[in-house]
Amino acid sequence: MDYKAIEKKWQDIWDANGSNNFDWSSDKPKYYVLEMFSYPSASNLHLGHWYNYGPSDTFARYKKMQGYNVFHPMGFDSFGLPAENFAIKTGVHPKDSTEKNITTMLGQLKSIGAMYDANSFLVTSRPEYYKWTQWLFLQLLKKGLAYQKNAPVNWCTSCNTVIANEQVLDGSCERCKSEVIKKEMTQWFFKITHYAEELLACLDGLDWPEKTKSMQRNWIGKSIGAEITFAVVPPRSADPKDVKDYIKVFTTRADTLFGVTYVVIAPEHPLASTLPTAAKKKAVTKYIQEATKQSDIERLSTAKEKTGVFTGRYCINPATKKRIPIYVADYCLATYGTGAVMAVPAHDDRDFAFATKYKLPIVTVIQSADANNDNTTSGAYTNDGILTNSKKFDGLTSAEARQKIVASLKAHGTLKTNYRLRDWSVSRQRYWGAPIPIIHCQKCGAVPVPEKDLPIELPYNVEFAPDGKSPLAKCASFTHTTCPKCGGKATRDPDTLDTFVCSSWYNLRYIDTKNTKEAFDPKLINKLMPVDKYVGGAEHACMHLLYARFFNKALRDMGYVNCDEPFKSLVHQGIILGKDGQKMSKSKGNVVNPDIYVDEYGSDVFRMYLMFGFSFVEGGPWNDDGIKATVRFLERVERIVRKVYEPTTIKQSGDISEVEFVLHSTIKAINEDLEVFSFNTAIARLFELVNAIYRYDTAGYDPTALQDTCRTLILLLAPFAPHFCEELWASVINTGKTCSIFDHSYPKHDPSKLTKSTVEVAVQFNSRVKCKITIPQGLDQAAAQKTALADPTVIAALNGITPKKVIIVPDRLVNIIV
RNA sequence: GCGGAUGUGGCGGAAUGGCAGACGCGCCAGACUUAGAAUCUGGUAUCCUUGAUGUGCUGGUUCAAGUCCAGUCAUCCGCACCA
Repeated sequence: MDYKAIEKKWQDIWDANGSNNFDWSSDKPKYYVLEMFSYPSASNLHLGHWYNYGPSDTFARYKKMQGYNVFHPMGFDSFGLPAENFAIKTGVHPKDSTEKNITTMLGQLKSIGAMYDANSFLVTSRPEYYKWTQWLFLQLLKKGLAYQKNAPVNWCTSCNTVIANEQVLDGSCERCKSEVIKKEMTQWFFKITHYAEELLACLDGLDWPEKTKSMQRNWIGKSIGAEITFAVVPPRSADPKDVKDYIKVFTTRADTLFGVTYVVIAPEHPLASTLPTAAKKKAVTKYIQEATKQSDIERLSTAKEKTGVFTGRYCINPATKKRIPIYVADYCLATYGTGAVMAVPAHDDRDFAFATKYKLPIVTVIQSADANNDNTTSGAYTNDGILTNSKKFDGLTSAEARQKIVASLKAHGTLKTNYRLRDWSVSRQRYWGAPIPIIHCQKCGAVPVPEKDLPIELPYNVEFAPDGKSPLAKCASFTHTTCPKCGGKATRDPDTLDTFVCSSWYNLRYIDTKNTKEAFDPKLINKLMPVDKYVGGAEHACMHLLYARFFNKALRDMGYVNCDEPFKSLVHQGIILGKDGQKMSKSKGNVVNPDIYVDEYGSDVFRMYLMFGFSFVEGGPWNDDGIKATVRFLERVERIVRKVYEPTTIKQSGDISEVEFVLHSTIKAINEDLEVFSFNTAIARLFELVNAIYRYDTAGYDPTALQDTCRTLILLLAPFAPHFCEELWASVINTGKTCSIFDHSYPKHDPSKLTKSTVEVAVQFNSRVKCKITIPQGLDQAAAQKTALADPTVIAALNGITPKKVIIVPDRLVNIIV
């Protein structure tokens, strides 16, 4: 078969018939299959895309043949940093390079032969899409879910610009190697923390990989604890009446309060710069500056030596009433809790290390329930236990004490639930993104752009070479405008939205891409949502997948979406690595280009090999040794099908029950495997079926008896090799009819064909296999035991001894314990 | 560092706690062929080959462990401005 020719032929026919599109008039149940859309990068559609989209399409076609009205859209997530970096380097405008890449990639996408809905194509960087991204920003703002605050960004001191985390290498700029510092800027945030509890709670009901759910749980990081206030002692006076400053800390270990011997505030904490005494001011300021150069990951590392500086000031431990010193230390993060911690060196590893280094007191207040060990020298005892050195709380368990100690603090302590999840920063000081629809007016402040004025189009002529300002800020025609409220002179927000905002609602826009009046018609989206199967990389576990869930919940609360969760079921494909086992990258020179294989073998062979050669969720190093096996398999299928449908051999009658048994167990297994994306085992079952057909055929039996089997085989194979099967179907099996194979039902197994009269079971002696016996299938335990014990080999092995015990696993084994 | 995963023949990979290695690649043999290729059929974990050993390593639970538990080593992924 000329694969290339038939693939083109069927792709054109499917296009012309619109058979890939969702049928809005159908009353079949809907099924929404979604793959994470791709970024139109400068290189072509790569192996990773094929590995995601090929198998997902097999799944979508399988669902279609099962009788679902399948919605399977595709588009491009086309805003983002790479196009802008490419522009800075080459001068090619991001819009031009992006649109060019999209054209190339669209052609390549077509060559997969996937059944993408042609009506639902979208590109996030086109105004007809980002108009609605901006509209959504305004809706979140209206709902109180968007707000402005100061937040640190990476600032390259030489390029004079904001750079992404990705561009920071070992604390310096990847472009110019200069030092990168943190700089505070006013930015927009989405209040994802508003939904922290619900985002956590709803995970339980999702059909997602357990590891992904567990990563999101940890990312949200709920911890139940307490907020405790430490009063700062005024300088040179201990008179509590003069107390003006307070340090609030969050702790999950209020039971250790009597062991608090110092307090730490983060370098970014507002008090860090105001609190230090004159004598300490210089040292603290220097320390704060140093801290801004490190990443959170570096700072939190427990392997790294703890550092900090004394502020010269003290606060009062509300339990012991003792004066304790206040330190500034970078192991305390401003973004978590209150940006301040109470330190309990006896019962926390980091505090222990810090206290040992700075010779601070270590007071044991928790004892292990089963042993008396002195914690002050051996390291911190971090488990719960029994309280000691805690006055009236002595003898309580940690759990009891956490409640009672907080209660005793009255106004200075409250029980509190804290989340590690932070609000989502969406401002980017970049060009290639959706402009933030806000106008800044001196009189009226930040004013939302009226919805009728959307989209705020991204101007084409801008200077995006980095020089200290957002590219949009330098574009006068864009920046200068009038305030929608007061009509006075005003400026547009110079920032663009994080591209994750664009990808947080594309699953909704797909359903109604042509809508020019609204982002989507609620009636339509509620017909198709939620997504029934979402397929994409595990690297999105904590960000995209959480942001999209947040958007869905916010839109639900605004009355647009009915479902609580956007993605009912989720599957991650693995990563195909280079031959060397390393992640593919241009710099490593280990990139495998799928085009070469598609050119040589065609799309069906290539996507089948991707499904057969790897475990879908695992991926692994690329290796094309087995690709010829897939070619061979399809050729074997074609040969036998043609032979069976043009019988020339002499007809004999024969027992086809063995083939039937294999056929029906294959159907059963494939259906089960496809439901869980186990493509490699499903294809293995198809191999077995074809082997069984060949064995029957070569035994000289009647080929016409195999026609039904071959017909079923091609139906089973159709989602895996769609062009190939469509061609065989039309030209050999279903000749003279125009109905596509994908309009036929996927085979279902007949349970009556799966019963065999006898089964072979293993007979074990003390759990070791001794021999095998053949017994009737479904034989009850007593009879199975009797049969086994009557077997000559067993009698000989027993040699007159009576077994202590016999364990029977029906139809599998008999274990005789002697 | 924190969080998440992975570890099985020469190779890719299979195994609801129940006969480890399905299926395929590779390799070996046979058939067909003048010959080769292709095709078809069979074989293929290891070893001292009469039965013993085998799923990174050390223990544990169990009649029975790749699978469950504890620990350990190695590798990979994410960590909030890459998408």
